[in-house]
Amino acid sequence: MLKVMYTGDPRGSGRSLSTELLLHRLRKATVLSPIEVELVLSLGEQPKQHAAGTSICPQEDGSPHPRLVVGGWACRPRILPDGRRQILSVLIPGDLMGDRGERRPFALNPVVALTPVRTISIARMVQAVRLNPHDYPGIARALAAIDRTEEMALLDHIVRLGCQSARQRMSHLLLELHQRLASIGFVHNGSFPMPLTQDTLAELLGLSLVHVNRIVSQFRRENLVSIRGGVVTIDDFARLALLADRADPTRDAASS
Amino acid sequence: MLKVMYTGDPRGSGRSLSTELLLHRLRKATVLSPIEVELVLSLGEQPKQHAAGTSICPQEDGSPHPRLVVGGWACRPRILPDGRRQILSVLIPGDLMGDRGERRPFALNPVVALTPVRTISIARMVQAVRLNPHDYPGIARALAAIDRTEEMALLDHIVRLGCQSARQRMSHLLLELHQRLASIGFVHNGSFPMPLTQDTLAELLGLSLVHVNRIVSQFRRENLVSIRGGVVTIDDFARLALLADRADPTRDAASS
DNA sequence: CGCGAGCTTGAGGCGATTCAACTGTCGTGG
DNA sequence: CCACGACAGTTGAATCGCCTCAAGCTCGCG
Repeated sequence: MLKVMYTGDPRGSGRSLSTELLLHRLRKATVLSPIEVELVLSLGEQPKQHAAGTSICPQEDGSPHPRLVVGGWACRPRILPDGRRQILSVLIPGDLMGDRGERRPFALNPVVALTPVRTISIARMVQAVRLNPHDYPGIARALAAIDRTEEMALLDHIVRLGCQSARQRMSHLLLELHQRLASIGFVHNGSFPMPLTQDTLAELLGLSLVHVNRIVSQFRRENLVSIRGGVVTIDDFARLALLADRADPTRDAASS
Repeated sequence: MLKVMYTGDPRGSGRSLSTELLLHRLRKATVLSPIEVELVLSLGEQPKQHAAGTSICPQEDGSPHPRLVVGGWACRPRILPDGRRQILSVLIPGDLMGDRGERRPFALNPVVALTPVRTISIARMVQAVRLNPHDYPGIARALAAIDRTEEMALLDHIVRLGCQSARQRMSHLLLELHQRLASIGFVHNGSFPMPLTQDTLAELLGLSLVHVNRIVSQFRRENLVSIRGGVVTIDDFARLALLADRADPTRDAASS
């Protein structure tokens, strides 16, 4: 029986769930050779724990070592001089952070745990791939693909913030999370965990806490989506998708 | 293979202004060896003309060849199903577009000319650097640095759209443009060209045309910035910078 | 001359914000 | 056992930033 761990579960020995998760994520993009699989499994590191609210990617000086999130949620915040925060992206299990050789500012952006988070270092894997690219072409391709996926999410984020209404932003975000969580097996018939406070959602969507709350209650009242106790249940996927990228009639097909 | 005849070249033939601009841009980041300089100068291509409003990066199928903007302004638009546009970034002379080997979605995003634009292909240079990285380490580094700069601008854009007021967005953008244009020598005591319509500014900043107009007139009235006839003149740099990243009191230090 | 593209301005309305209070649920300690 | 504070969520009221609609203006250009 496959136990799904959301946040807790500090066990994981030998060929841990951590490396399985990494394998799974890499294989989304491409096929790995036996040598490559072996490299991944040899990582067998003990996950490191990070308390909620703490910084995971602190060493601003040198290039922070690349890490993989194996449990819990995190984000890349940007703090403005006046104290407000804009969250650039959220990280869920299977996501990467830190330098993978190109010193990209986004990858280097500080990462902060939103829940208790467990990570493992993938520095050894990245290093091996960098030194002998020819031995690990699959991993190299997979890492590049993950980079591309992250970048696409960034661009989507710009569109959300730039020209969507609050309802659209929320639905758009929920659909993105639905898809990302589905790809790591966290969605069970329309439900998935989302341990984000409404405050965090507000910082993510560029809205006020109060207004996020109103949107969420609206969605619940309309039997679109129910968010309750850190779990999202999508009640009407079709209508949500419709709302996410069409103009927002604010309430369509309901009246008339 | 087929070289176009140089018959139409009005003045500066041979080592054109185009390659000078590219050299200048690359040297911002690092030092180039004589061999590298030679490679850049050997590009000596005839710039290609693109009419305003046309797509510069059309071939969606294969990887579009990398090109350098040598004149005019362009942008990377994102069109929503309902017809609205969000502009992800603007390109000014010295900026790159198209695939530089990593197939990044941002670089691959379609580019549309906002004014008449001239570009040259840098495919040969990129190809050469890719095949013999060891011969051209400086160019490789410079290209990576340009990538990073672009990405930082993207992140800034998210912050602008996510949690800044209209006045802040405008001032933030103007300062970014000021800096970028200064680095290619287009700023002369506080003035620089900005051939963007207020409509385009609106799509860029996630605002309505009307409101952009009001902000612009406000700035003019307050002797902050004057935008007139495609030329921006920053009248009070300090106050503009203050406005750009502090909280917006809408009018501070004026009363009391 | 008339046309269109870009800019300007007014009026009215809605979406989102802010301020503020109140609820419910935890975990802690008296 | 209940009191307590901390925290997340909920709700109301008033306000404002920004949007939409709608004119009118000013150019440059065929």
